[in-house]
Amino acid sequence: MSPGHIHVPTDCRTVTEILSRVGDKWSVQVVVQLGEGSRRFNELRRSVTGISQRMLTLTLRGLERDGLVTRTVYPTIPPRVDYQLTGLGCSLLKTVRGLGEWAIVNRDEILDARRRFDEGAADQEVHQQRPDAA
Amino acid sequence: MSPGHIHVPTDCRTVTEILSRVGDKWSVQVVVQLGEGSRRFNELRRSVTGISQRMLTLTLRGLERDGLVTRTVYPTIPPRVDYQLTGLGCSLLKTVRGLGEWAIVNRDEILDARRRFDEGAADQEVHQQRPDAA
DNA sequence: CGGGATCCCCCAGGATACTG
DNA sequence: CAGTATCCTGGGGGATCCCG
Repeated sequence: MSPGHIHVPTDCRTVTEILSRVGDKWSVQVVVQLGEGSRRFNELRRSVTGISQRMLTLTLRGLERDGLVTRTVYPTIPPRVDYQLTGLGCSLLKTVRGLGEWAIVNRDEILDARRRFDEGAADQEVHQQRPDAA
Repeated sequence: MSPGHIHVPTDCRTVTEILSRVGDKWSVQVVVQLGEGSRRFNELRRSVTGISQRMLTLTLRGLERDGLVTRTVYPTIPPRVDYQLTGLGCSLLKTVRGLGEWAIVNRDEILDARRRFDEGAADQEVHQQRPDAA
């Protein structure tokens, strides 16, 4: 490891890539679910509200590809497939939790800022709309 | 604040929303740049490689809306607009840095896992392709 | 049950041109 | 310089059907 800052552009691209995985619509939610323990496909489907089976498959494949979850197939009838976080996956979960806590803590402040901003934007529109019912 | 776990579904949606902001293609990069100090529009445009002026505008508006950056207009000619992180923005930056460090630390492990996974997938394809030149 | 294959829609986001 | 407005395309992602 080189000391000091880590400003190499190569790392930046990698970091951005990882971040996009975190920001993707489903990955984090799946990881959180798996944080509670090993889960089957349809168990995940039910607990991650709103996900389609297609996206669940793709999400799991992506996580498996990056070594964040393992996929275990039991060749029974009916088939059974278990997904489980790897050590890497667990460590990611821990890190992401930091972000989650930040979000919860600052939730209200963000919502307030948002409301103020939107009210200001509404004021601007008065000059464009007919200020009838004002 | 209720003690213990914070598993309320309402919070989940908020957290997901924040996460998507973090995972979005440009927000984090802009925030990182602003972490070095106040910047003008075109300064940002140059330092955030690949961003279009349209997306920079949209990204900055979003960040401003959430109270993460401030926008200061100097009505000079030519106009000058400075963007700067708020306290909220700084705290987000700090939290995101945790994720960035995770990404750097685990970069190689992920890349390795990815390579192994892709090789395995390539093996499967042999059964579907004509093993001619094999 | 746990997916793969297909179709299709929507919109994030790039390119370009214009304005104050 | 710092945007706004418009057009246009790629692919993210839902719905549906099928298969071992």
